[in-house]
Amino acid sequence: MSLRNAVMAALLDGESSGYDLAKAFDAAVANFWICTPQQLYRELDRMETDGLITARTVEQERRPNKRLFSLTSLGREELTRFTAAQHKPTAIRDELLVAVLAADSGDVEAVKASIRERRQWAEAKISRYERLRAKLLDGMDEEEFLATAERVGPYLTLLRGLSFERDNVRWCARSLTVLERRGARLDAST
Amino acid sequence: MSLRNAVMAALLDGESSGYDLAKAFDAAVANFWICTPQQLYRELDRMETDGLITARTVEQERRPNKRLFSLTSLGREELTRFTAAQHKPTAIRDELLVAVLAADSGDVEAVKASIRERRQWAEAKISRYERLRAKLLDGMDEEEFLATAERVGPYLTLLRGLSFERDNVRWCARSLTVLERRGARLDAST
DNA sequence: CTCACATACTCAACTTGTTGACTAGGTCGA
DNA sequence: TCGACCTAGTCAACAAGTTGAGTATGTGAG
Repeated sequence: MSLRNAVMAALLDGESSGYDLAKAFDAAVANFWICTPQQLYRELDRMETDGLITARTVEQERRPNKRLFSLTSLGREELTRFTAAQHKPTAIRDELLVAVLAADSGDVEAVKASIRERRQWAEAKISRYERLRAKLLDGMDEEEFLATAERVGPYLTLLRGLSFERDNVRWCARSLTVLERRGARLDAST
Repeated sequence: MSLRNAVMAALLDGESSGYDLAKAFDAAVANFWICTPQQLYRELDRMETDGLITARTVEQERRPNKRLFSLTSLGREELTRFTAAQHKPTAIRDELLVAVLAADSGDVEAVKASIRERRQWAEAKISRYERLRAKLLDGMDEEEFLATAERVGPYLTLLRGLSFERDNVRWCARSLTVLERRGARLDAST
């Protein structure tokens, strides 16, 4: 029920097509809400019939037509209601951690490879987030930005994503060290 | 498809009833895989028909009978195959972050209250994790434990949970500061 | 000139996850 | 002895998320 709210929050930045929303989700919101394009399109349809958003079709010459969605006042109300509601604690589902939990009686080398891959992925995310941050700050330092910006929400959620990925990198490094030392010890004892 | 694997990983510790698994999930695995008891029971049934686990019924005098599940060799194989497979990057879904994203045009006071609540929740998780950690270490220091323990997987995933929640607490504190300063500024300017 | 990739979606089938209620006894404290 | 909570589940209905394919056009690189 909360993809709706994520979409509405994303539409606070102004009207957007489903396609652009999907990209925006991938860039900035993916850190705390992921979804496939299919989910988005389906949800946008429902939200339109529920009156939370309106669409206007823009005809384009050399591209398929697109529908630009924007928040209605009902949508804004709903979103405000949502911000005032209680929020369930995070739901994480991380296959890599399941694999690490079972690593001791599984394929340790493969798990180590997965951890290395994850670390690289996290590093790539960090640089994307840093670029986004620089763009938000637009030359200002953090203090100045926080004092003058219209919205601080996007910045705060970005910070969360950044520190999550940094934490990921640290944990990957630590786990690799542990698993490697362990491998060396087990080799020595045979 | 991966709740199965989480269940199998949990069964590496020995046979367990659905009820106990639900509790174990809540305590140690919830950090990277959450599910409701209903999901567990349904999945356990399926896993049994698929031959990944076997059940034996234990009759109890003063309590309802229970079924103890344990891994079959097919289950072990499956689990090893899983550890060797590729793992999709994390899927997080956090309503609180959606609310923070929309906070600027929503009910800021309520969002602040939610952040405070989340911080408390995270702190409670941290102490539970610390207790679990002390229990795993069993008087040893970390080096000694990592050198002698049969399994390090559970310890590594626990570390991830711990640092995730510590990061949460830090982010909550930072966000509250930002939102409070902002509130003060806005009040002053009206 | 072809191939990959971007725009901008739609449809269908399927698997997972969530919610709420129900059964049925036992223990423990006020 | 009443109510609250623990053990140990089951059932049904629904909501949400995933996967894979299909449509149709345009741009840019090699």
